[in-house]
Amino acid sequence: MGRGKIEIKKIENSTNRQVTYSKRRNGIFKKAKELTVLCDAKISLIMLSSTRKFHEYTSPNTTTKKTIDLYQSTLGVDIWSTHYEKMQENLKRLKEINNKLRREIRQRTGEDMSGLNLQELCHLQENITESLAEIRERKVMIDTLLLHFGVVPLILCLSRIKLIPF
Amino acid sequence: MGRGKIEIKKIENSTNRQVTYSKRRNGIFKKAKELTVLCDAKISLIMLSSTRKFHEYTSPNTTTKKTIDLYQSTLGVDIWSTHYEKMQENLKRLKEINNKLRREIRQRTGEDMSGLNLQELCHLQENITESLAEIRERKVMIDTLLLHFGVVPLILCLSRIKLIPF
DNA sequence: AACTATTTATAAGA
DNA sequence: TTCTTATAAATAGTT
Repeated sequence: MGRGKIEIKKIENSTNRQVTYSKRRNGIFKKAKELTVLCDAKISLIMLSSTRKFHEYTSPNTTTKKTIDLYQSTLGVDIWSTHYEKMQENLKRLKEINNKLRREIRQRTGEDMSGLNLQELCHLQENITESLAEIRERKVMIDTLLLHFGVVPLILCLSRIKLIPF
Repeated sequence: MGRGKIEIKKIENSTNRQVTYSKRRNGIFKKAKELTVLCDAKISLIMLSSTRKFHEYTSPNTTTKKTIDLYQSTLGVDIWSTHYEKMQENLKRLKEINNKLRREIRQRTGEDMSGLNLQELCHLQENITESLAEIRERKVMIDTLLLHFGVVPLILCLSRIKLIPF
């Protein structure tokens, strides 16, 4: 490569290292461009120097992202794996839960009882009757408290943590 | 480069193009490896041939993803942009909706009425009583249908689309 | 940044 | 494909 063969190992002199990096970086970019033209190839090349400076080359008519997406879909290699796919799974799961919750509310409000048979309707009725009883109890409790102590705000505040019946 | 200077333009002969691609690809990989060692650089290199074959080189102790993530965070260039951020927004929104729905259900079942004042409790009671009435109505309807026509499955099926009272 | 002696890459041929 | 080799290209050390 020049005046005397060199050994391939880290150049310890920082200045020499930066100069060599700059020269060889241009060399590789040139080769990459030539290969793109000569062989109709797509290349995505990102380089980070030891001084934390980035340089990149991407074939014309494409982007690094496009190249990598293509790479991923072609080889089936999951580069983004964890984050992206887990997010999609989470999204799907949340949507499903959401729909179930909405449906449950619709049933409880009586808006949509289609798909429920007689037995399920009976069960729903029982369930809601119980809820109603609990709400009545709660009302009585609050009424009583108001009447005797006038401390509802404090009690309600505490009951956010845990509801302890008197 | 060899026996006679060459022009940098697409090699039309497919065989020659593939041979040249293979040779030059190895050449660039070699240069990339040397630069990694000599200058302590990080390199991510992805190549796609005209025959749709992928080859990649990544510096030791890293991955293509790591390099690109670093690239992104260092330059502030948003390679993944839209998709990723929109997904995160969606995720957040769905979680919030989810929590609201869960809370509504907890209130309706009487599990958690903390934070509700007397007025709100009254409203909830009214609301649930109405629901109960609708459920009773529905039960009576199904009972009647069963008794007189025995056609509940069909009716239930239709009522999935729209519930038309008799 | 330029120069240049050498090494390295590689196009074409076998 | 792989090897050979003439020649072009890259580049290490120098200025």
